[in-house]
Amino acid sequence: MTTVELPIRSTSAACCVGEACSPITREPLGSGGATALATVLKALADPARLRLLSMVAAHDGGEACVCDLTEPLGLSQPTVSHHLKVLVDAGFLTRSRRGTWAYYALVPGALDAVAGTLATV
Amino acid sequence: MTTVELPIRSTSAACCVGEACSPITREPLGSGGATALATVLKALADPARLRLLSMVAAHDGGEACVCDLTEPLGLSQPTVSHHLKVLVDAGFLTRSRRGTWAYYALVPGALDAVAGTLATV
DNA sequence: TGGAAACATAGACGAACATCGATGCAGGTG
DNA sequence: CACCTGCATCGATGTTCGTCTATGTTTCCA
Repeated sequence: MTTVELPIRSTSAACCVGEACSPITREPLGSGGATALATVLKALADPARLRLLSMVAAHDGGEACVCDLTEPLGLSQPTVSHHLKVLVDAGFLTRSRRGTWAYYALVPGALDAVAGTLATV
Repeated sequence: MTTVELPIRSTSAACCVGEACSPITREPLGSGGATALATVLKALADPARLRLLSMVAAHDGGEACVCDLTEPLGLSQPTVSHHLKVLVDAGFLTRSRRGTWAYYALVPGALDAVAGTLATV
């Protein structure tokens, strides 16, 4: 049994990276679309995860390993790994293992897709 | 004792309606800014509240009362009132009482301000 | 081959949350 | 005044979430 935290990839969320999604104020939001969008937003609605995204984006080469993020965030290593997994499952980060280290990088356009569903203009 | 759910107004969130906020991928997100933005996003990260925003926006005149929202949402009246209060406290909705009814309307630019903090372009 | 380092996973625990029924409150109406 | 309607608040409850410690897994190096 594997407790999937944010099964976004499988449920095909309301926001598809790479294509513009209609804002929620333009057309009525159905039950399924609301749940999918809420799941994506829930992955962002945490101070630690927001800072992780910002820190990864600001790091050299646009990627960072767990050891770079643990200390400045002030959280334990397992907790940081947990948050990174949530962000990966939600489609905001990619994970690439090189040697002993795991490097995380932003998924291009993922944040913009979410922003597009919220913007009214 | 009053259990304040989302004391955004008092804490002066990261997103100020009406002015553009720098995206989290542009400059490092501090601890305070991350908490403030997370609180705003937490108010959005719920299927019922997303549908409420969409339904209010789609309603005649851009406003709707609780009685218009309860049945199509499939939730009890207290629950709908609770979600509307969360959205008002977060700065996404305004509440205006006319007679027996309470009318809710979108705050112009509130969703766009949040979208601006997420967009990378 | 053994050990150390980096990271992931498991289990536990307290806090926060979504929802409900019951109740209180204000505003219109007979 | 009494009553009804629309809405907010209260208290309770089951669930989800964030965090930790402890442990497992993988990779590299002596």
